[in-house]
Amino acid sequence: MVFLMASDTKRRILDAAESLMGDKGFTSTSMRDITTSAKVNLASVNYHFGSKEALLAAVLERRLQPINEMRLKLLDEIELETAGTEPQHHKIVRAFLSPPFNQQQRLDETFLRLLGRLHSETNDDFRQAFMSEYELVFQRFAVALQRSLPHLTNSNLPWRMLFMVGSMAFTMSWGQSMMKREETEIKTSAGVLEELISFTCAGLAAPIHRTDVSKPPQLQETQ
Amino acid sequence: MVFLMASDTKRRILDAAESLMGDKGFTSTSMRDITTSAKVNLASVNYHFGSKEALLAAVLERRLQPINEMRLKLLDEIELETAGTEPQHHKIVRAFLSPPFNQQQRLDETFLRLLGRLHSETNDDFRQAFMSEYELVFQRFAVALQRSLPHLTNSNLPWRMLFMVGSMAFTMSWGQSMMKREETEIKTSAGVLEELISFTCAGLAAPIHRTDVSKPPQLQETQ
DNA sequence: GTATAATTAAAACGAACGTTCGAACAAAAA
DNA sequence: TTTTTGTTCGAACGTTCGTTTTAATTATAC
Repeated sequence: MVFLMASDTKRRILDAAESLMGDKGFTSTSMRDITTSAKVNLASVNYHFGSKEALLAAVLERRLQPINEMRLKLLDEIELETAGTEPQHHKIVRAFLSPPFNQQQRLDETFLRLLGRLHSETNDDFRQAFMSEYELVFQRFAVALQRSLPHLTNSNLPWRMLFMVGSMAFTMSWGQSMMKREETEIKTSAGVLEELISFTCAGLAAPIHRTDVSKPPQLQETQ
Repeated sequence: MVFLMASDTKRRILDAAESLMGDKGFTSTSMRDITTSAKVNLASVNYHFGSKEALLAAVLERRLQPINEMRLKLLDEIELETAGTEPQHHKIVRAFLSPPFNQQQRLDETFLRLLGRLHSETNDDFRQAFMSEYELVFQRFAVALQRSLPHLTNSNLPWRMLFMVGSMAFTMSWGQSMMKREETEIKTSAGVLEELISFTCAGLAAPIHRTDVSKPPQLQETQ
């Protein structure tokens, strides 16, 4: 007699959805794709999750919550260690960037792709909901970074953090393809993470742009 | 008697498709959305372009070709000016990043969003086709950057360029939303571009990561 | 055992999708 | 004018979509 866990179905659906949506995107992945791949009935998705969008939310939450928890936990540790003094910004950057790359599961690669996609595929409603969960993490890291890099102002820090997230998200969705190229030497997630941290740290710490440049950058003649 | 240009329809379709796909993404934008918005007949898209995918290609080409031409033209100028010596890398970075932000049309905002989306929404087939047009530009800038930043090796330069494109693409698709926030101070494309250039220059020029760190960055306990 | 709830199964729903077709229409060529 | 050529139009094609419904099956409680 086999033990059939109550709602092993649920996990199978989540796994299949994560993988397929990572490959083809949310809208291009049909419920039938998912249920066929998960070897479950078509109707069970709506039974267990309610709708396709709710399924996406569940897929994201399953992975995103531990990632964001880890981010905050690492930030807490840093702020405890360096109590009184300003923490070095590369520690903060590492605390933000490493959790998505440090899941131990094999599935992660597919989730990284999905996460990368998600940052730019969803519609505005979903984007809003997605951001609200992100906002808390984003806010805490903004404060920490500002203290660590005092020359940054409110005017440029949000943009630089956007650039950081952009590099990260892009790496998630393209990293796999990059690593498959012959010319690419760095081929491990850990190696790429180190490169990403170096790049981001330097970018964040860049001297602020002087607005009074003698020769304002202007380009005409766009065909 | 009104003058009705031959195939003003074509331009209307391109404009509508660019705008709608920028808002909702490629797959979420239907032919009926496009033709309704463009006030043309449904069948005219297939008549003029052949298919929905071919329409996307046309939308991209109309904008991307002048952008990439401009990039190469600016790079040519830099290499002429600094013949013999190595060009400063910030000039190269500016040559790469500024063209998408410097179109004079009002429509550009929507195209920036589409371009940002495109970098991570399409399926692998289209991604391949999209990249092949990009490859030439990418290659020339890689060579120029390598000469300008000799401490970068073949192992990390491709990754850092990926990070650069990531920041750029992300800025394109999220920049609009960012600028609408009250807290955001920099609210012009030109201003954001300057921030992006500063960030990217510093990131590219970052010291290379030493592989023999005494305390390897490792994180257990995921969740 | 039977009763009750939770889950899976099969089939169908209406709506929306990209695409195709032939007639209608316009403008230019003959 | 008639013919030809390029374009637009309305309508329909066959598929696929997310979701719902109803019945069968399984697990749990009484």
